[in-house]
Amino acid sequence: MFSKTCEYAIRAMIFIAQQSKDGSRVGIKDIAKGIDSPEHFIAKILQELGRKGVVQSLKGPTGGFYLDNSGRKTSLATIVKAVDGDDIFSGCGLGLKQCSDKHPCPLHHEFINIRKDITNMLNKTKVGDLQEELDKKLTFLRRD
Amino acid sequence: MFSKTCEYAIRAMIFIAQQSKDGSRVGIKDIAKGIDSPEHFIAKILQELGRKGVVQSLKGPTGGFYLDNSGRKTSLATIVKAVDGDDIFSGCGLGLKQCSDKHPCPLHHEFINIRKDITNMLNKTKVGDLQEELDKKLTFLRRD
DNA sequence: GAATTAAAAGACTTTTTTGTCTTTTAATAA
DNA sequence: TTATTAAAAGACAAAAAAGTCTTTTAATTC
Repeated sequence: MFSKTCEYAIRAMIFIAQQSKDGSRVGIKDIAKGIDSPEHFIAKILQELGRKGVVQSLKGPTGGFYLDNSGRKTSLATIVKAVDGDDIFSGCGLGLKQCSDKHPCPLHHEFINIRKDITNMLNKTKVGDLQEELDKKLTFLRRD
Repeated sequence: MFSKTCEYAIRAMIFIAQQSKDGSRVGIKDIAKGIDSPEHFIAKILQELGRKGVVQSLKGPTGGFYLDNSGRKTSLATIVKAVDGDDIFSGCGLGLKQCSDKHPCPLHHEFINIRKDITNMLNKTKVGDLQEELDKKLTFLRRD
């Protein structure tokens, strides 16, 4: 469904939301440990998200990654688009370039509702909401 | 959603259903042309599907790939499982190994209905049905 | 302002996926 | 039974995705 890169990105965003809700910042090492990902790899991903304004960061001592209140309202759709592009929102399920409502591939109609549901879900789900459930221990980002 | 390999596989299965409905067989070259795919690549994919009994084939002159009536009832789920495994049916949306109803990832609940819809759709959609729509020119496998 | 800390940048490697080519095997037709 | 046809098998190559490492830049603290 998502690329590995995108999975890490979503997990990292939720973790950062959680760790920075008191106004502090999280370092890349803690993020990597917290979401069980390769340190340098998630660093690269977050740099890209930073460039696109999806996550905030600050260098130097007491520096790290963080999300402000508006960042906590970021939808999953925003993250997925930034990382994987919008294939999942609009690409053809059978990989045809010419696929459209007027010139549909054999799976076009079967996909319409699924695609709509995925899009709705990604748009309405916000990083902050997921972080709150995590805080209540209703969901988990890793084993423990 | 699907791997490129799986996209080609589905397209090829529909094309084979169409071309072999009169009891004849289609050669790999015609398949490659008919679905706009690399010839040797789709050959390899169909060999694997042949090994798994998802498609029938015969060597020699008048040989080629074909589907009998029961093959025409093959669901997309069967093809997808044979090619991509069952990640799409049961894997965690965030790539967590430990994800389950009892120990859900942050997206687990959000994914349940989507996954169910995808599974239903893949189970109920049969190659033969898609081929019939194609015959009626209601859908397309390529440009023309 | 010098030392320290932590992210940014970017080169590099490994693995997986996708795609290509050649040889072998099996069926049919003459 | 020999020639021909077409799939099966498998080695190989290219491209993309995933992951690693080193150097540079920008903050903070002393």
